[in-house]
Amino acid sequence: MKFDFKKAKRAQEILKKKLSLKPLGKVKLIAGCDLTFLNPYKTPTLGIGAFVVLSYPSLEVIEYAYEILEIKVPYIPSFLAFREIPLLIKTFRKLKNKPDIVIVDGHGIAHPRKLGIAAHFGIVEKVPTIGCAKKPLYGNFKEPCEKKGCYEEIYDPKTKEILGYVLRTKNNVKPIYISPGNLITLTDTLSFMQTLKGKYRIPEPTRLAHNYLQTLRKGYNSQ
DNA sequence: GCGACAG
DNA sequence: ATCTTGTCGC
Repeated sequence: MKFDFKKAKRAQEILKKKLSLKPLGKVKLIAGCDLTFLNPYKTPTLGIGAFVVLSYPSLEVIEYAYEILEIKVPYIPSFLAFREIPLLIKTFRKLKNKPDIVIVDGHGIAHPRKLGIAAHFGIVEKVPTIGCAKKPLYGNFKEPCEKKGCYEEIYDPKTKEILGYVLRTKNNVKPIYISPGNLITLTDTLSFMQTLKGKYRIPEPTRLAHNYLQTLRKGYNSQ
């Protein structure tokens, strides 16, 4: 089945109208999520998604959840949400502890139509989100200095507005790209990410969700 | 037309 | 994203 670019683009433009970049409230629970395939060889379309809920700011694990779903939509840059969101939502709705904010793999408003997967997910689930990507997708920026904590703004090449930040989370290691998803301001996005005391490049909630998936996948493939 | 292009 | 161990460098 082919991907309908026109419909997808239209859906993004309609959803974008519901985007709300307002100040973030108090956060007690934070969640990270991730998604991969169960077995790329045997069942190349079976995706597995995971969420990890942590206390904030202590970052102790409160809950793990996972779900499995058939994924048929291909990966197309700037349309990632259509591929990954059904599984993310299915998994998110299993959570007993609803987080006050979710960190999503991918961009928020740092996207050609200001509706990256983090913004898309935040609108659909009515939850504050931050997009955290490992690679740039859209926008201009300068390379931040090599020290942990250094950052630079990501600018929209057309409107010149700030869309997010390139943040160095570890000395001499590639930076990450963060931008507001929904129900959070641009500056809250930066300050919140700066409060996540992390030892690694990837923020702890995302890293734990990723590790959890690897464990689940090995379990399924070895029995 | 060409290159770039989250996961 | 995924196939994959050790290895080089800070």
